Order: sequence, then structure tokens, then C-alpha cells
Amino acid sequence: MTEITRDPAETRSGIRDVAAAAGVSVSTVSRALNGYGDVNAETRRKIEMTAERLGYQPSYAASMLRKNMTETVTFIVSKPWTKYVDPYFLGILDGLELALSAKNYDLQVLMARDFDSEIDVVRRVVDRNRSDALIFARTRPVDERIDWLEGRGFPFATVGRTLRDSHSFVDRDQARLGRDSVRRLVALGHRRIGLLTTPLRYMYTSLTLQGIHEEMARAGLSLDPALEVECFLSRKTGEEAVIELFTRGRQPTALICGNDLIAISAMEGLRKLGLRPGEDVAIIGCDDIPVAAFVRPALTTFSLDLESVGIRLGRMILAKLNGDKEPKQELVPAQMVIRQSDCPGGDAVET
Amino acid sequence: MTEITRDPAETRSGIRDVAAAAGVSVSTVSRALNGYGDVNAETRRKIEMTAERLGYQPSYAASMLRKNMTETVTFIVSKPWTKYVDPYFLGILDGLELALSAKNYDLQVLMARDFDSEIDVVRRVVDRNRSDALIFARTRPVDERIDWLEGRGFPFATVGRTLRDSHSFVDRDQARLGRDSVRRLVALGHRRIGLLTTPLRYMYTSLTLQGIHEEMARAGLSLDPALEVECFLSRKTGEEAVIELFTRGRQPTALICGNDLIAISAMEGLRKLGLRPGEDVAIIGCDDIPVAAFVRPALTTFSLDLESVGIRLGRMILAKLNGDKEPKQELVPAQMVIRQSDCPGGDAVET
DNA sequence: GAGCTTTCCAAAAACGTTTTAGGTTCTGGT
DNA sequence: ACCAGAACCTAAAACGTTTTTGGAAAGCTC
Repeated sequence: MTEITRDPAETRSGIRDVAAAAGVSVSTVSRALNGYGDVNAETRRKIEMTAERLGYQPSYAASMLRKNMTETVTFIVSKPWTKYVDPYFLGILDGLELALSAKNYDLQVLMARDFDSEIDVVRRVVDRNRSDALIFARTRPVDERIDWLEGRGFPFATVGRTLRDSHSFVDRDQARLGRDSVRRLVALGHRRIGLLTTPLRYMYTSLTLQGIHEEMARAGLSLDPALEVECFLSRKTGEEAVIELFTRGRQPTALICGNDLIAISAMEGLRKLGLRPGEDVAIIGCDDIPVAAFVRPALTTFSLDLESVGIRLGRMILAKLNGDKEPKQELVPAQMVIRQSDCPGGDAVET
Repeated sequence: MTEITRDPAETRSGIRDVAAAAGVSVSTVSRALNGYGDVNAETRRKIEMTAERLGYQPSYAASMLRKNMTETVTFIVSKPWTKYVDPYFLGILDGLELALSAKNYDLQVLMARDFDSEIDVVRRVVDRNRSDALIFARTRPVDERIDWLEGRGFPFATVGRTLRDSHSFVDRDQARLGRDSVRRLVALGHRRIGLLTTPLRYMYTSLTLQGIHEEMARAGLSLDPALEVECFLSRKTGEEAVIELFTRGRQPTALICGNDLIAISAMEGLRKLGLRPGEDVAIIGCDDIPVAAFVRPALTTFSLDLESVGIRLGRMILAKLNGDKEPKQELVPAQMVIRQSDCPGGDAVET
């Protein structure tokens, strides 16, 4: 035990330095610090103190190379999400971080330029061994990312389902959300319901539609394709969609919107047509973004405990990393939060 | 050149495999693939083809260990941002990714549990050599992250300034934005202007206030501390703030809000008080979030080309990684987008 | 045709850990 | 007194690259 305490900032001290300073071998330091057995309690304490004193931090690269694991889970996102700030994304990350950090995994988010290059990021991460597991969202009915990863046997989970559903996922119960929307509107007297959907290429859109159609059939309502408009936030907002819908003829008395931004912009479209949203036309959104409560009329929509989705996702991944082979699949229900934008109507207008 | 083409998925092939298959030494493969000189064009081509055929990808850990660089830039975020979806964040990431990927750097986002643990993430990233440079935002007047990094001489840049401003940053020109808001409202006839600020602990808040106060002084308006309320989106929304402000007495005819969410919720507060936002009281927001155009009255606010901020940030970091010592500092102006929420007023109400 | 440079390539060291294989000391039982 | 096994530790191999060092062959100069 020497008195010379070297400046820890001067030059990063490696495991050798710790070993030398503690008077033991390098391998003993490694075992002590990694919590393995075969090391005397007294020795371990001394090593820990020495490491602390020297400010020793194992080189990430070296330990990654030797252990062949990164202790990192990667979430992949790409532009469509970052551009139209999908509230999904960030809330889930919070939950994920929570679950993963409990087991000392880091959560890293990797950016892809656009949706199509996400597969490249997936490939690079896996091929170069940059992560222990992957998570991504915006699944499509048939999704090449999933096919590729399953082919490799690489651990992953998704936010959202696919047609096959052979993998692990957490998803909002979209079908139920669709059914609930319809049931609510039908109960309010609406019989002609318009749909302003999110892009059809995503699986969640078709699951929602499935639920909507199912409940409409049950209520004895006819499905009118002319009442469905696909919205792309980058091009066609709810505003344009509404105008298109109403000028087509057959005007709906209620609108189910794929997300809140569509819903809020649809309100604006209605006003342009001289209609009062929440009075002449009922509107239901989805996601419960922060402003939903503050717009006029306050938006009726579906909220979801995103953090809990993230936590489930994290647990799922951790189980997988522990060798669990079985795919886990969880559906979490969204909560309808009723405000003002859904109003009674239908019969009067219908005649 | 053998005909046996092994299954690339079977077992990851390393640089040795490529060397053997191409009939050259390991070091030559490395030089060829990394674009160094000292390798015959013909040989290089052969090696590249072989590597391609074997699906060779250099191990990230190994190359990281040997080169002592990660080819990764890390952006650190923590909960306050993820929770109240700050539009800043994601747009900047897009620009950053663009700039960095041009030089083959990866952009990684690391999550901290909360603001206070961001410093821990900073420490861990630097100590364990997990990134070549850091970027973060939400700077405070005196910021321990910056002090620590400057002490280490680790490359970094921030979104936002500090009191000392000794480091590299890109920032929105907050002072100017503040001045512009006031000038606009004064021109519209307002003389009693209320302030619903973002949290004061952030540097950008005080810079904005600085600009606001400066312009108010120039216009000969008195500064009334009773007209300033600090909003925290987690606790005090614009709605509560407005109610507090107006029940204090001395009612303003216009409100400058620290961000759009505050502004939109403030509108709701005004309505609760029986006032019409955009008619009785003018409102100016900040950030131009997607819904800003769709609320009623449509929100007058400030937009910013976030992608360009990201790109500047990226270039800044790349220069630094190229050995540039000089700190670079850029201020980018925000664009006022005038909609409906700022209305004439003041004199009539003022008496 | 000797000497010098240039071009191309190979062998080996190095990066900083973790893991394996093995060795020494101690304890307790006979 | 001897042996088996436990407890603790060390030396060396291994991870998969990049970089350094040096050497052989070829080309050029006089």
C-alpha cells in the first residue's frame, strides 16, 4: 500500500495497473471485479478499493471483444418517426431504459436515414456484433427485417405485429381499439362513419381497420370504401383528407382518425367546410398526444401507458438474452379517454 | 480461387478467412479494405471480391480496440425531453445523422434516466471509451457536464450556451427571438405583456428573457415581475399559469410563451377565464410543433430548421475530430411564423 | 552490374480485457 | 505422516483486428 496516488486523469489506468498496485495478478483483478468466485473476500475488498482509487474503468472495446457481448440493446428508428414526432417512440424508450438498466444493459438508439435503410442498419449491427439484441417498430405485414433476423437467429423484439407473428412483440391492441371506437360512435347514434387511416403499409393500420370493420359489421353498418381515406402526414394531412372525403358525396357524421395529428388537422378541414367538429361531426383520435387535451374541442382519443410497453419489451429482451427460446407476445389495451370531440349525432343528419 | 462457397451464415468469417481465401496475408487484407496504400490494384480488387463473397464484416470490438476509436458520436438525452416530446430533439438527430454518416460516423443516442444522471452517462462513455465525441442539450448557465468534459479534453458540442461559452455550440438565437416577440406585440399595440417561461434553470430561458427585457426597455415598457410565471410542463402547464397570472391582478393583454405546448394550454386557461385567445389576449408561442397550425386560433410561433442545426452540429464535431482545437459557436435565427393567435390590442383594454 | 529507390507484401507485435488450465497452500480425515 | 479436496491464486492463451517493422523483387541510374 503505497502513498503515491497518481493523477487518475493523467493516463487511463488499465487492469495491469490495478493488479500491480494491489499486488495480485491481472486475472485475479478481473475475477474480483466481475464478481466471480475463487477470490478471497479480503483480497476482493483490497482490489475494489485499489480500482476505485485509480479510477479504473475496464475498456469497453477489450471486454466486448473478449466476452463477445456488448451489454447493449439497440433500438432502431428512422426518419418518418423523427419527423412527425410519434409519441410512441420516446415514451417506450423510457420504459426500456428502466427495464434494461436494472440488469446493467445499456440502451442505445441507432438512426437510419429512412425506413428502407433500416434493414441496412440491422445488418450492420448484427454482422459487426455491435449489439446483443435489437428492437424496432413500425412493423409491416411482411417485414424483411424480421425475416432476416430470424434467419440469423439474432435476438430481437418488435413494437407491433406481422402477418406471421412468429416472433416476440409487444403491441397495442389495435383491433380492440378499433372496435371500441366504433362501438362508442354507434352508441352515440352515428351510422355513417368515416375513416382517416394511418398509412396502410403498416401492420397496425390494418389491425385497426380489422377491428373497425368487425364492429361495424356487428352493428349492421355497411362498409363503404368511399368513406376510407389513407393519410400520410408528410403529404396528405387530415385537413386535405376531410375535404376530399366530404366532396366525394356521402358525408359521414363521425370520423375515426388514425392518430391525433390527423384528427386535429381534420378539425381544421371541417371548419373550412363550414362544419363544427365535435358538434356537426364527431371525431375520435388516437395516441393522446400532449396537446390533445388543449385543442378545441378537446380531443377524444386513446391513451396508452408507453412506459409499461417499454418495460415489457425490456423484460422480453432480457429473457431472450437469458436463453429463453420461446417467443413472447403481449397485447396491451389502450384506454379510451373521452373529452369533447365525440358528440351524439347521426340519425338527425342521416335522413 | 476455389469453387467452394461456404455458407456465410454458418460461422462469421474473420479477416483470416479472407486472407486465406484470397491467398494473401492478413495485414494485406486489412490495408486493402481500409483503403491504405502499399497494395497492388489487382490484389486489392481480388481481396475486395473475396471479402464480399464471404460476407466479411470486421469485428467492431476488435477494430475499436486496436484503433482506439469508435467511429461513433453519442447524443445524450434524458427523461424530461422524452416525456414532453420536445420537437427539438428528433429533428436535430436527423440533421446530425446526415452530417455524420457522410464521414462514416455512426450516431448513437444514449438514454439517461433523468437529467441528473446525464453526468453519469457522460462519465461512463468517456471513461470506458465508448464514443469519440459527445453531444447534448438543455444546457444550464453553469453546467457540470461541460466542466467535466473540458477538464478531460474530450471532444463535445452542445445545443445551447452557458454563461462562460468557452465551448463549441449551436444555439437558436434566443435573445433575438425574444426581441422579435416583443417588437411584434408592441407594434400591435400591446403594452402589458405577460411571460409564461420555460424553466429558468435552462440557459435558453434566460437568454430569451434577456432579449425580451431588452426590447421592452427599448419600447419604454416597464418590467413587471408579477407578469412572469415559470412553467413546468410536468407540473404547471400554461393553463394553470394563466389563471395564476390573471387572478394576481394586473392583467396582460398579450402572452409570450416559452413553447407551443405552454401556449396552447394557456389558450385553454384563457377560455376558462372567459377570455378569447387571439382576440382578447394575443399569444405567441415557440417551436412551431406540428399541431400549431391546426389549433384554434392558429398559433403564431417561431420555427427553426432543426435539420440544419443538426447538420451544423455534425460538422462542428467532425472538425473537432479532425484535430481542430478552436471552439466553434453558431447562432441560428428562428423564423417567426405569423398565424392568428397574435392580435392587435392593448390600448383599448389598457384605458 | 552495383547501388539505390520504389513497390508490394508478410510476420509479428500490440490493443486490454476475460477465460482456461494449472499450481500452491491449507485443512481435515485416516 | 500421508492423501484428497477445497480455497485461492497465477501464467498464459485467446478474442480479431490494425500497425509496425522489415524483407524480397523489380525498376532505375550511373
